Amino acid sequence: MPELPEVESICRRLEPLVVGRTIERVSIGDLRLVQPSSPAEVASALTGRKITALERRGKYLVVGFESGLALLAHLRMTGSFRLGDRKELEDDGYRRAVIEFDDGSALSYRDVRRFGTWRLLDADELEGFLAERLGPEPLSADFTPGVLGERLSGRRAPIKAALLDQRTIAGLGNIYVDEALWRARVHPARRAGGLGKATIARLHDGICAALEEGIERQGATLRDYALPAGERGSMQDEFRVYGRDGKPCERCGSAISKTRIAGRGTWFCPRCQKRRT
DNA sequence: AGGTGGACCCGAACGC
DNA sequence: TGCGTTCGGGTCCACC
Repeated sequence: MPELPEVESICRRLEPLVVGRTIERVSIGDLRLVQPSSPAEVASALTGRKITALERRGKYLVVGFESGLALLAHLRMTGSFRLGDRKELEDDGYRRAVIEFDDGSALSYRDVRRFGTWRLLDADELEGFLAERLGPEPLSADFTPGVLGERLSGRRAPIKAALLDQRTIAGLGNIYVDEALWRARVHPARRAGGLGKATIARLHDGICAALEEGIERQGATLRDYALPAGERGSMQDEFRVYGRDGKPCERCGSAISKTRIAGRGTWFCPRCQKRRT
């Protein structure tokens, strides 16, 4: 699933290849993708535009154009981009859209489950849209243990639920939350507001370390995630808990447990991550 | 207010 | 073998 490390990896690969290019043609074959806009509206708004920036905000990929217009792509679970020519993914029934550039190259968008979204925002709408939905960027310099503590204080939800909430911190999803909690030795069901200072410091480190390793490994490919040239990430080979129920914890040897918290499959080590509150 | 659970979608895994 | 059923995942939204 594309979470922060996956979207970051895509962004880093794509950025040097699309910035400076001008869009010649856009075809969108899925009404759902661009709701509440129509494919024709989005296509005509993008045609003739030059890409000036590409960045990641939380799990959003933000394509910036001259005049400040922005296209926010969210891949949800199964969305992916592929850079090639206009024939890329042509025989793939899950290709939902294609952006063709002035130099003959093209960016194809594939999404099996059709949960992904493209949203067009004007320059004056962008920051507000993101601010409503996203908390601090966990890999920015101003994400400190103190900031994490403030975001969690007073919250009664399980820590797992609080971390999945994008307004707490931007970019974590089911995989990296479980991995971060394992690193921090925190039980996923503990009350978010009940963590002590030392625990919050460990959690801060765990979040940063899990995300950084994910980026180094260029993301985790379980099924659909791929880089824009089609390669897989390798973070799935480094999972300490996610999907590993019954397998030994690499720290203590206990069998990893699986449970359900915040409506999500949740993996943890019952010995390293004791429930204290 | 803040937390929880269902809807959205569709392939895969599972059960009979 | 072949069918039907259940599950999962990120976000939004209705509900408590």
